Amino acid sequence: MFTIAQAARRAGCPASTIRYYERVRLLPSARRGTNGYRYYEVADIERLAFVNRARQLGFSIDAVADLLRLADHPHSPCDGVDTLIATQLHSVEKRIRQLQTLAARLRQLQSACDGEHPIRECGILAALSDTRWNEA
Amino acid sequence: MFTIAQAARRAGCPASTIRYYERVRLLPSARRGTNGYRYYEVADIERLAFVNRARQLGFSIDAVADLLRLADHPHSPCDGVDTLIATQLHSVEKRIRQLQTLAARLRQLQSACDGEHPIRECGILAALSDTRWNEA
DNA sequence: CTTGACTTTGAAGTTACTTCAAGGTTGATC
DNA sequence: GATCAACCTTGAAGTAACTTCAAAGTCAAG
Ligand SMILES: [Zn+2]
Ligand SMILES: [Zn+2]
Ligand SMILES: [Zn+2]
Ligand SMILES: [Zn+2]
Repeated sequence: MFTIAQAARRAGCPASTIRYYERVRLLPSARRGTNGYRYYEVADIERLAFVNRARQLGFSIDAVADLLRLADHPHSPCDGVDTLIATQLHSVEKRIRQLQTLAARLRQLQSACDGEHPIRECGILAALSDTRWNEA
Repeated sequence: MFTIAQAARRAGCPASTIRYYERVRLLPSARRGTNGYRYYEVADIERLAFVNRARQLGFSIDAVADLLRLADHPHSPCDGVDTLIATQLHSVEKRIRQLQTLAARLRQLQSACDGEHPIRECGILAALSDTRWNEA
């Protein structure tokens, strides 16, 4: 049995996060000692680590809950899992494309200034102040 | 003079956002009519549009406030502007790299499943449940 | 038995808004 | 003049996923 700090160290997240996951029902309520402390065993910590890995992949709390439910039904077909992964991958790819557009615009702005003049003549601020900027 | 909805339409953001920007002091308090309504003129709307363009580039509210302050000092050198742009570009690029790592991992997970078996044998959940997964 | 490191709780802070409720104003129509 | 839709006002609460805080209880070592 491990205290919350020990579980946190093993799972690789702060103790506050574990309490949070319990509060929002992503994880079941932990067993308690007579002192009121939460105690975890290995299986609990593995489940927590699963959650952390999924979160690191960018899944929302709700999506992680879905993954956990699926993992708890070993006899169902795995389409649901595959769909969740595919959906997440698509949303990550979409976000990447958005950010690449952003980066391109920022680089374009950067090229509007050589850094050697007062703000009044700065091409960056001029571009940002330009109504037609959106159309770029 | 324009009402808040007219200003919003011209600047390209909801009226609620304008009120919000005023509340957090990103924009100065608007002039008020005797009815209590906010009224805007062209210069106000241009400033608002500037803010919206900067926000679309991913700048935080604080960074936009910095940009506005810089734009209000036309005689200062423009280093500050250039630095803000560069910083923002770097953080966008960093985020893109993080998301690309994420996407690669998700694709790797996807390749662990052909979609034709029960969850118990799903390579995706097996990978997510694997303690050594982090090391990949 | 004191000290320091741990634990508990509920509440508030974070970011950038959006949504809501309850009520006042405006302008057009009947 | 009444009515109606479409505006406007405010403060508060909701969103996502935590983190931080304060106040207080617990534990293990020396
Ligand atoms: Zn320049
Ligand atoms: Zn410049
Ligand atoms: Zn498969
Ligand atoms: Zn599968």
